[in-house]
Amino acid sequence: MEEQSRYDAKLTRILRAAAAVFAEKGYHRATIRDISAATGVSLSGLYYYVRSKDELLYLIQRQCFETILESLDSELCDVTDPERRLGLLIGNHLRFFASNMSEMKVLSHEADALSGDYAKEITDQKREYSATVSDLLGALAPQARSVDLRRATFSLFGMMNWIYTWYRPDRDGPVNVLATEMTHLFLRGFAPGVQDGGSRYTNLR
Amino acid sequence: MEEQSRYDAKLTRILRAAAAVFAEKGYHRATIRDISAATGVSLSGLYYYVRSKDELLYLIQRQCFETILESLDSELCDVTDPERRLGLLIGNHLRFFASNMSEMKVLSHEADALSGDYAKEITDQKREYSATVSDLLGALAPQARSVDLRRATFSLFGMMNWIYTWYRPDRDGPVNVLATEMTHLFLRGFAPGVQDGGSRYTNLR
Amino acid sequence: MEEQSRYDAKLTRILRAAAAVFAEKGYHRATIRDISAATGVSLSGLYYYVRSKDELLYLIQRQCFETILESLDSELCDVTDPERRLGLLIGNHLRFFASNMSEMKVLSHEADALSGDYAKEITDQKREYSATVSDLLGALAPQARSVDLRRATFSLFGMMNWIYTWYRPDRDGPVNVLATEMTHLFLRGFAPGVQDGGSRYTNLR
Amino acid sequence: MEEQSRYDAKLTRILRAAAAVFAEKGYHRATIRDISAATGVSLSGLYYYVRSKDELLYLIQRQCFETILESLDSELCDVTDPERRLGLLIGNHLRFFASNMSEMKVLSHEADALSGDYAKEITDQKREYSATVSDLLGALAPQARSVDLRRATFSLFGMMNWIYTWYRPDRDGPVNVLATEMTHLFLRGFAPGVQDGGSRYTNLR
DNA sequence: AATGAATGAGGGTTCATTCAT
DNA sequence: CATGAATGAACCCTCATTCAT
Repeated sequence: MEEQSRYDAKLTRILRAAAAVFAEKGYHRATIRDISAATGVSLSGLYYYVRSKDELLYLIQRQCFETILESLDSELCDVTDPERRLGLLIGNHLRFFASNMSEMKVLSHEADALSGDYAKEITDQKREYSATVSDLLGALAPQARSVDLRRATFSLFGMMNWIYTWYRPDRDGPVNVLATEMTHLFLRGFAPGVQDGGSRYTNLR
Repeated sequence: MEEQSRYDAKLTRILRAAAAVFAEKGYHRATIRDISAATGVSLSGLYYYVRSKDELLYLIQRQCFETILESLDSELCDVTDPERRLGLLIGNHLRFFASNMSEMKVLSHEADALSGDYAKEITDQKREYSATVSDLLGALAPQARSVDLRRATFSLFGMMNWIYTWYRPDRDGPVNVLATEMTHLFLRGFAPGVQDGGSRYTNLR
Repeated sequence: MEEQSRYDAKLTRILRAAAAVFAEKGYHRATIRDISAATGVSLSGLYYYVRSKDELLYLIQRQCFETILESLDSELCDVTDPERRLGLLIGNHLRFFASNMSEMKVLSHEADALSGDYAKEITDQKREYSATVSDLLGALAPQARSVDLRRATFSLFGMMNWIYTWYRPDRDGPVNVLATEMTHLFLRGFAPGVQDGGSRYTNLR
Repeated sequence: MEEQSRYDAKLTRILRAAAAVFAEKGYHRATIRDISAATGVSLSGLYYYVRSKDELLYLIQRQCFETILESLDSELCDVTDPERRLGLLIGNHLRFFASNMSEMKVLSHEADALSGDYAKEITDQKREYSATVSDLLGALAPQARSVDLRRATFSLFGMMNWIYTWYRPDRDGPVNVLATEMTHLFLRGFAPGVQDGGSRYTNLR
């Protein structure tokens, strides 16, 4: 047991470091040597924990999704109001994003880097997550066609995922404010909301 | 004259093919040999037109920006209403995106792949474009603080740029519809707009 | 300890083989593949021992100088007579040359092939060695101006270094004879020395 | 005739420029493009005057030898005193060297770069020149064995040819002084000559 | 459980040379 | 005569991965 948990702890550390390296240089430009240097584990030593560079990426992405979907479940489970549910989802997404910038950048940016079974598994999780969002939006606009929902879903994901390219807490304010604002933007639109909506939605989270 | 235009034509063809290759495999996984195969030009022959793989990427990105900014200017020049201006901008962006998917994917996805002077020049153009959008949003919401504008600007860009990950005209409908919808989503928000906004904005373009 | 010495031994073997290849084909025409073939180490394996082709050349040249300067020190340390000191220097130089023909050809011939910091370091060592010779000549001719010493120093180096272009022990006799003769030539001149000088200087070494 | 002479003039110009480029960068590192840039002739244009890079080197080296051997003949033809003949030879060699530094550096340094028939022809000329020197030394020391002459000959060549590595007229004085000094060094040796010999030999040339 | 040593398979780039015009 | 355009053959170097220890 001890053994196992020590192994897991080290693997976790490796994944963290790898995510940081991938985030900084991009998956393909990052080398296993970079990760070796970042972790302090020898080049060949890494292969005791991980089968390949591919798997490293896969594990990072999988863990991201697991965590995000888990915490989402626990947030949504006892809320029924669609608008509040959406607010919680956006908050959950952005908060996780902000506290795991490296991992999320990797998840957003390196979607195509995976191949084979790894890719399929991650794609499936992604689809599941999308479906959750789409259903949620469906509840908000029961009359919307599935094409409309699809477009809206991915518009929302675009808004949220794109933050890895620009968001920096020190300059752009805390995540919660961002989440509140994005929620409002998505539900009520840009201009008018700035005036009155701001207060209406601060209690979303 | 003939000479020059033939040279330019071939360079254009090379850039097009290269963009396709970069879009499919990603900049780093794509090899100059791939581009050689895609263009029918020999490996070394490419270097008659381009100094390096880096420059290839730079030229693709620069041309994207030039075209997009130019056509934007000609669309906005005689329109003053802020809402209509925004609609035109979104339409311009998405239409160019949809008809140059490869190039725009490269532009959106490979922002960090450039280095040195190339990177700086593209970054500058990107900043200019962002400023245009930010100003436009400022006209829509005169009381908004610059942080708010910044967040809104990049939220909008997120919505628009993310489409390279999901949008396919055959499945998701024509760009103009997408543009109309996104404009509405951004200005009035999701749910309500589905009911009435659709018609109100179809004449934006 | 074992590890380190085995590593060093292999590096030494590589440097030896590389020197032979560089000597035969010249630095620029020699390829890393040639060296790989000559050593039996795989192409990429070489890069475990050496950072670049440049460094290979640098290491060869540096080791040459280190050895030659060290053995010179130990030869000259307890000799004060200027003529004998010169004889010992010439003997040391030529003997090392003859038993490390490849390395010395590389050192003599590929002076300009190095660049950057590598070049500077080797140039410095070269300057140090020249200064030693110049000082020694200064002791022989106290009234000589520095220009004279400079010309004489490089004339002597010319005589000595040029041998990589023609000297072959089997045809041109043992190095010691060559050294004795060059010493005499340099100190007493050509023609007269042939008659009597030969015997006078054979005991120099 | 006009045609021919214009052709020759241009070829000469090309050889001059090429020699400069080869001297600066070394034969192998110099590119035909460098020569194209240095001459102002287009890359393919050069091939109208020259069959290959090899031939370029060959022509440079051949012309060097022709000139040097010709002028040597005209200097030696009516002098019989062996010492004076040697002085004239050294003067001729060094003077030509100093006024054609690039060409002579190429001749001295790139001896091995030639291959096939080109190499053979140059080698032959080199042998002829060596034989001249050797004969001349033989006349100075009739009792010397051929091994002795060989060693002395190449020692002299070493002194003379090596100057491409160090000699700069502004710092090291005019060639004629250098020639006088080298002649004296070779005939009488270093130290004593500095005192009295200097004057005795200044009239050698 | 961990690593030093080694390698095969490319990857970007260069360069002498050619050929149609 | 001269050149713009094009190419095949290398070349140096990198990197994910393995394996003996």
